[in-house]
Amino acid sequence: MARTAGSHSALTAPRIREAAQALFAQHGYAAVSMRQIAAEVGVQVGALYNYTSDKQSLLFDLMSSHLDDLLSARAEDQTEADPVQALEQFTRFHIRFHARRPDAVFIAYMELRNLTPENFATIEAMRRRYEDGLSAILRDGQAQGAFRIQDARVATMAIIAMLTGVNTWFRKTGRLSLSEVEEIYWGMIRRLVVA
Amino acid sequence: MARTAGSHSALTAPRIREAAQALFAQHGYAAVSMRQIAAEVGVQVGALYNYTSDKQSLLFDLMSSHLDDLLSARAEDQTEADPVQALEQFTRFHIRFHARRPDAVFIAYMELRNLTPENFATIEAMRRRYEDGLSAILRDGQAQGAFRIQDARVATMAIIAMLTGVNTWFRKTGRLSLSEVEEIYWGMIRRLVVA
DNA sequence: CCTTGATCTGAACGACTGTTCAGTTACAAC
DNA sequence: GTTGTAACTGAACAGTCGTTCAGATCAAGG
Repeated sequence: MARTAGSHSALTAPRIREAAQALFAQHGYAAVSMRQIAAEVGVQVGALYNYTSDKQSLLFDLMSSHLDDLLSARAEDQTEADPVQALEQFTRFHIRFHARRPDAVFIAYMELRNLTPENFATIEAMRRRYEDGLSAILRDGQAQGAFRIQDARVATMAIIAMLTGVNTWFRKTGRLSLSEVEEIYWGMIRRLVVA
Repeated sequence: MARTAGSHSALTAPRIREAAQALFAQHGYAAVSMRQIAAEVGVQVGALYNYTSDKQSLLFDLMSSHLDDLLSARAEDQTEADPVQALEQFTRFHIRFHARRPDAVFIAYMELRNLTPENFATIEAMRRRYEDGLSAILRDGQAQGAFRIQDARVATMAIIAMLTGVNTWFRKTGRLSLSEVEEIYWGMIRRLVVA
């Protein structure tokens, strides 16, 4: 046996990414073997190495492309200049974006310690850029007197933790729809910071 | 060689727990081998099995005793009946308790997926009991008109996520002391729910 | 139709995994 | 001082790990 019928890199490459993402999210990077990923794709282990140099790159690529998506999607989404409206836009964006890709989000938060130091630094910088976007809104509103915030950096961490926490309990089939969740969280965050 | 000088189960048992806790927190359960734990304790692998039936039990014991500590410490701490004061007490308790044992907290949140289904159910029930304590305070305050909350269950998740998030950024050597952090968070949570 | 390159298999590499256990030594009680 | 047992070593077990690569097969272009 060798090359199989219908095989094509344009098909196999995304299937490997999807399999790795699903398995990493479910069992954790360290607990998933290359052979499990290959089996999920329907291929032998060796074939994976036509698409990734090693297991670590597979993880890093998943995380960095997730954060790329996050940063560019947010750059495109953010249109409001008024701090209050900008904060509402951020809140709704964050909830919607993260609810749509739970596996990628989960990996980006859980597998940081399995990155090599260089890869970790890269990912951490991207995450920091995203957080800084929220900090900027909060400081803006603070300067304009629209927000009443004791400590902008702490408020940033609190709001992000609160919003990202949605992914731990939200289920599409649950009691609340995603837009109801959006409403409730925007209500809470407004009370938290708006003067 | 066999039994080593000065060896005693009362000494070795806690050293194994501490080594496992530190290593699991740093590298993750799946990425840590029994041989690494043994090396940290200064013992051969086989000796570990005088203290634990298997690796899974080691993880489960760490997690369940952490949650036992959490539940009993909180039961002892909670004295206030007034909803606003009870919520303040909860806020300060949560921050203090979690800041003191970052490794145990980290493991309890990150390694849930590495538990067997039975062990997972046990741990999840304990965590749920803790959350229910906060929910009870919120519903109490809602019933008495002291709190203005749109959805008590969502508010519970939001507050817990916000508070537990402190562990991801707080450092003893950082800009803020723990009691300053307590103050800031209680300020935010008060605004979030108090009518 | 043939050739070239893309794609995958099958097998192998050495290293590491969790777990068991017979044998050895130190300690505690008498 | 002897004895019983608590505590540990050292070696072994059968698997699994990530990674490499020669060789086989398919797809596509001339």
